[in-house]
Amino acid sequence: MKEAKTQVNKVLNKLIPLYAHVPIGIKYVTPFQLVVGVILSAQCTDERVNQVTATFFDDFQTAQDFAQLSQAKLEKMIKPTGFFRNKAKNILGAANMILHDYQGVIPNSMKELIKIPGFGRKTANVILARLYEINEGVCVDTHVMRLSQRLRLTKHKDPIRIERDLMAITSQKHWETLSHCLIWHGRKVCKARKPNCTECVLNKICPFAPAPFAGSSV
DNA sequence: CTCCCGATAT
DNA sequence: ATATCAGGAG
Repeated sequence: MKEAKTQVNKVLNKLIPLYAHVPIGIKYVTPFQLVVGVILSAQCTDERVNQVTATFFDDFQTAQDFAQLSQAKLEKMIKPTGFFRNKAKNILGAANMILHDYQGVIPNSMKELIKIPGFGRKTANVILARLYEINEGVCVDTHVMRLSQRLRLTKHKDPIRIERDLMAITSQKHWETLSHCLIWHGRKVCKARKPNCTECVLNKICPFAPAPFAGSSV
């Protein structure tokens, strides 16, 4: 716990200068387009999500716009992002629920957001932080999970416990920054398959870094 | 735990 | 061939 706090402070000091001013990867204009982008981003790169959404975001902007689509047509539109049946069903379900239960306004609490089909804590955290500047938790995606384990910010493997650990060792104002930085660093440097420890600014404090670096020799 | 799933890197 | 990508539901 104490060690993890010290560690996460070092991590933030190193990563904030690199990534704090980098915008989020998912491109969107309207609030519901962010909802669509986040749903599509499950197990799919932001790059591909943007490539796909660019083909129809001009024509579809609000929950009302998307609610008018048929399941089949929406599936075709989003197919390259994978899981296209589930994602299409979730987008239509979300559009209809927001339209009918929330008067077209996306809810601003975790409690309400996770009632929406396809919304777990990670998705809800992104929506809350981006649309309302509310931080009820830390976004834990595949990158945050991997880097948290490599840097020993947690000893757990499941997203819920990892989120709880990250919330415990950082102040709330840093929650969004932490996940944002870990995600970008995970993409660019601390990659799942071939981590570039040689050029990593964390290699001296990272237990996962191989022999030449300080991390592994502790 | 398994399943959903296409596209890319290794 | 296999692992991976801003996950969530059953």
